[in-house]
Amino acid sequence: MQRDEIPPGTLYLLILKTLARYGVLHGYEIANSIQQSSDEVLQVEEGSLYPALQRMLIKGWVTAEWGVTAGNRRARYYKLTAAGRKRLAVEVSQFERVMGAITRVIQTT
Amino acid sequence: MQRDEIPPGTLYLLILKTLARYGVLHGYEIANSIQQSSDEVLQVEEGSLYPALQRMLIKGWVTAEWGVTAGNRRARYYKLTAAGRKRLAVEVSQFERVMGAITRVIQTT
DNA sequence: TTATTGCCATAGGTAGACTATGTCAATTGT
DNA sequence: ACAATTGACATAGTCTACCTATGGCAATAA
Repeated sequence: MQRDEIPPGTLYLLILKTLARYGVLHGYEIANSIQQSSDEVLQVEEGSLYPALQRMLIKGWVTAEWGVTAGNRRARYYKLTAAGRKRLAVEVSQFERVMGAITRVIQTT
Repeated sequence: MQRDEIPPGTLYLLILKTLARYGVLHGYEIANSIQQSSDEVLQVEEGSLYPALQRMLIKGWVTAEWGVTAGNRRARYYKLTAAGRKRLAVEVSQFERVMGAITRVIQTT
């Protein structure tokens, strides 16, 4: 099954939502989770994910802490901040608004 | 009512669909039509529209012809090619596939 | 006659996702 | 014991494509 690119602008939304759902995850888990919950359609490349997480740290949407995984490897664990939770709400409503609009355009006969 | 940016990658889809619907339009009409049929949510900036139309000409999705509007002004009229029609089908199915995937991710509790 | 609207166009900025590459440690395979 | 694989993070550089800002020019309106 072929996988698609993440539409620019939606990666924050996907990451924020995933963290809201699971609480605390490291980067690798975030990527896998998005891939799974999208039924393998969305593939988050590492070269997209880690820069995005850095930007989100700077924006104050998440905090990070180094830890150790179940498999005994070091990993950076991310958690939503209050600002991140707020941002998620904004991203969701924007997504719905815009996607609804596009759908209206392409569904009209 | 606030308007939103066009999500990168969807402008071609919107233009192609609009041309498929109305046949022959000039740029200004395309922009206005998208704005209207999206209930004023999507605003296509001229600085986005005309470069996009140029790219679509190069890709062979549309042809252009100079003419005169009802208001007696010169305008460039665009029409879909067969390749453009094919491309529209691709864009629509990609859009549905990816948007469905994102919706699955953000709707899961 | 000046302002506004219709219509096209381009230059330059910017965001953000991609590919390619690298590191380093733990596990698995031989 | 050593090699290969996997897990996990990171960055540099490229590219697409949308934006803002700007400009021109002709037709109509004030």
